Amino acid sequence: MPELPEVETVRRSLFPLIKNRTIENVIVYFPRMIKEPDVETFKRRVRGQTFKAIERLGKHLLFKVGDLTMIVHLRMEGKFMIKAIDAPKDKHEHLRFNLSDGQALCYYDVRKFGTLHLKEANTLYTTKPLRHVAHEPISEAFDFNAFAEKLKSDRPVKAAILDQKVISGIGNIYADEILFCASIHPDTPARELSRARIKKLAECAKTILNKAVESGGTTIRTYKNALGVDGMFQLHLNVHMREGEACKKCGRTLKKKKTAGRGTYFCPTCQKKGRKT
DNA sequence: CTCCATGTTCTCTG
DNA sequence: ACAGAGAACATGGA
Repeated sequence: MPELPEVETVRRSLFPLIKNRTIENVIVYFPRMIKEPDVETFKRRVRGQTFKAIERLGKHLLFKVGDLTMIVHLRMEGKFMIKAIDAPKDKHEHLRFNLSDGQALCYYDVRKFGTLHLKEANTLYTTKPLRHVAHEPISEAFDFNAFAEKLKSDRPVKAAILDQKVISGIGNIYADEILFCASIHPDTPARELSRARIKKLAECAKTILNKAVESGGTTIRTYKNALGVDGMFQLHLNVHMREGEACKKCGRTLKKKKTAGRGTYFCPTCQKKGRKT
């Protein structure tokens, strides 16, 4: 379940392996992954281009190829790997870029939920999927007042911070960790949060995402980063996947419930509803 | 066999 | 029209 820290780890580890390589050929095994433009146009435009950079916005990877940008979203289980150009197709391999150095950049996705959009510079940020993506809590551009304004909603605060239009980069794991850090019950209606608690929420989001990036992300279940490298932030998880275990702050038993349609881990003592601190 | 998990977008409801 | 809830997507594992 790659969230901002995992996607950032992919970005950092992958770029040195493809930097300045030219795409000699593109093989699409699962055409539905290419959302824009049609597959033939996509192949024609990308062939012959060179990887100039990988950027990231929230959970989106932005591959700069020539003057074009490939926006890739890994959704739940998307991964990239490098292998020899003549290696046979693996199970769950959906896309392959044959590179000028004899290696191939391959995309894998068991769930097939990942997406790719190819954009020109003039529409990159003004069209889907990046059009409405909010700033990240760790970005210089993060605007606290805009964030507070978007929390004026009746939704549970957990639903609000999972919404990429409100704040970007946070998924189910870090949402739980951030709310625990801020001592906020996940079901608290977003508009009931005081300005001080919103401040705390934004600070916790920044601290936790930065720390997770430093740790190379979180490795749980089957998720592994590019090259199969494991992140280590799971060692710092305070609530996520710890149902029935002791709270590291108060020692009481952590609970699991469903909020915003998502499995939600929290401490009923440290994260009381209506708490004012 | 059934149910669950997961991020995002689409569709339905009030 | 709006916000919010729920379904859909795909597939492996419990």
